[in-house]
Amino acid sequence: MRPTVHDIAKVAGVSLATVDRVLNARPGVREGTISRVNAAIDTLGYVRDVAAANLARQRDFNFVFVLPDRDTAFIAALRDEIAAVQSHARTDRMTIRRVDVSPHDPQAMVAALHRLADEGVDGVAVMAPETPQTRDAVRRLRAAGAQVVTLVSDIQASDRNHFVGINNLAAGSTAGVLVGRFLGARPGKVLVIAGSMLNRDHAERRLGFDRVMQADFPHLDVLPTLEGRDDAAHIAAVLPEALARGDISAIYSIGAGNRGLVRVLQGMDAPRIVVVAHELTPTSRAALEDRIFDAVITQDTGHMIRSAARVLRAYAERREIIASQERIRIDIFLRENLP
Amino acid sequence: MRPTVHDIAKVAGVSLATVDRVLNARPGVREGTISRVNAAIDTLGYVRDVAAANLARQRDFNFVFVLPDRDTAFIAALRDEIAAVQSHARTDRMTIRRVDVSPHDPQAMVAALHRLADEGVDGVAVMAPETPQTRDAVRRLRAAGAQVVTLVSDIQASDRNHFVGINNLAAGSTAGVLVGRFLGARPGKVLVIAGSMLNRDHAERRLGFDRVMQADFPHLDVLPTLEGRDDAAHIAAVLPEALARGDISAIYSIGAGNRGLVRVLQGMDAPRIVVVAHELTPTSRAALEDRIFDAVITQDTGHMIRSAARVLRAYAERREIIASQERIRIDIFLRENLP
DNA sequence: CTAGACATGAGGTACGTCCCTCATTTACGC
DNA sequence: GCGTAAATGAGGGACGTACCTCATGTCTAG
Repeated sequence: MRPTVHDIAKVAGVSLATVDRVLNARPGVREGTISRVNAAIDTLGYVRDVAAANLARQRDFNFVFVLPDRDTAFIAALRDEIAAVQSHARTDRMTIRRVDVSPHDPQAMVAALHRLADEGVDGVAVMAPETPQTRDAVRRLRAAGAQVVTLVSDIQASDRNHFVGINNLAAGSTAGVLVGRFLGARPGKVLVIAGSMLNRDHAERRLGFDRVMQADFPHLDVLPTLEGRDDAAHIAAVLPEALARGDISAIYSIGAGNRGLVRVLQGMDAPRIVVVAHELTPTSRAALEDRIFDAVITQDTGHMIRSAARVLRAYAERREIIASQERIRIDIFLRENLP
Repeated sequence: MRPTVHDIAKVAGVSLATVDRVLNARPGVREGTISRVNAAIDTLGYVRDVAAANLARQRDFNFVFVLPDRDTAFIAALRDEIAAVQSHARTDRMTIRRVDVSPHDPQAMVAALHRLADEGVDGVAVMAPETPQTRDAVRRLRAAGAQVVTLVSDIQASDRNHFVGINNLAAGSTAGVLVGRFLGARPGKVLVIAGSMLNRDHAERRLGFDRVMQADFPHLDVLPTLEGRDDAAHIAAVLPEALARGDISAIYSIGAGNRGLVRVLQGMDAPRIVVVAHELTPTSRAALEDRIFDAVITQDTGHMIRSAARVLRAYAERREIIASQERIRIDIFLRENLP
């Protein structure tokens, strides 16, 4: 049988009230008594029953996901996963909301975070660009007592408790190795398509990619970034021209808008181009299956959302987090190991 | 505020006792009343507070992991992860035990499972070969009211609730594609090392590997399996001879004993051999970093153990499981995306 | 020596659910 | 219409913890 607070009281020779004061760090207990209680806790191997504790204190955690109001498949996947977590959260005394913020209006994000701080939520998972303003907004959230987790792209030097996402430099390097090794010895040009180099994630991926290409595959000629604006239509419009300049043997698609890329490649009967893209979506999945894409590098959206919720909860309950469980992997998917 | 059983009673116009009977599927309630209560549950959006429920019924789940008593790095990793889950389980009203069973004694496994069935545990996660005896033992566990999850290798046509592991056929195919594409156009011989072809996992991986090689890389010559007995020393002893026969351009290591493989490859200054192996362990990790291995295909041991515990718990509590969360991925690790 | 601050004890109620008992009502077959 | 069984109500104690009040004991400064 698990030891309870009553057992602690008995062993320590104090009353229940005192045990409670020690356990919940309330004032009014002498040093010596505190250590006597702690000793009893240790000998008994007492572990607080969190379920009972939450029940007693009527806690209902209030967490909010703040996402850019964009229309990419990746964001859509995140939304779906949030919806999934929402339904299961209720079982667990948590309420999860989602707030969509225009990505084009820098003020909107900050305003949304300020509002949440004033509202007094228990925790916020935020996917936002790293600017001095967002940094401050995160600090304010933390000061208001909220736990904060940054999602997908980190906001450094803010007070955020945790970052849920991958190392994009490493992701870019991984893409580089795949492109290089899949191409083999034959020289050729490599086209890189990104959303925008102002986007930190994209810039980091590009950097990691370039490093590997220079170091390990110097015979390949990596072209300057083609800005695709994360937009399928735009990519479909500008890509043919870029390809027409000739001798493209591989494409690295850093950002969103893969639907445009697939459309163009499907319409070609040119020699096979090695394609490595990011994010596993219905489009990229189908492209892998059709052998239009050779590899997709992705971060498990379900894992990320669940991890964010778990971490927020753990911080709110002052519980330890399991590092290995919360580490988001850089997943590589080929046609053969699709989940 | 979350609706409670009292609210249901009020809305349905019945007493608390009746609500309770309906909620817990106890007899003594008319059909019509049941549907009235269920209607109230729906309108209110009631969700049972599992924490309170577990508290009230004083449940302490008793789960057991049954593993082969072997000394590979993979098994060691599983043990470590079980230990990690054990410590966190106490917080959550679960007690987790581990039972190690000799892999050489087929009777021992069955006897252990029978013992657990008699003991009346709440759930068992078992990693065992698929034999008629183990199949029956699993059935008996289920009949005794235990939830059963098969781990790493499935036991089909038993009554197991769930399988935690990967599709080894797909894993083998993935290895095949990596070997084939990393080699590029140059022809050569591919050496395959497995523990034993009697091992179902290994046989399946080999099958998946062969299929891809035949279909997509016919210019490569895949040699018959070198049986390495999952033993580093044995591999180190027999491998040099196999390599001496010449022209080996790639090695696919299906099973354990990679330490032996690494030792032999380190001692060579022959031309680079492409190596794809299974399971991310300290050895294979170091080999990736040293560029001795080119890719490692692995299943996340931490994820598997946590998933097994979660699934057992979910079945024991008659809760839904989140399929996407419990799906074990076939992870590909290169030097660049190591976690 | 005493007021006041501090430390502790004793006891209670609450959280949401489970599960028990006992009384009462309703339905149904004869 | 009566007996019986099934359906339902009313009520309460328990689980382990949180948190409250009030009483009492102990120490210390002045």
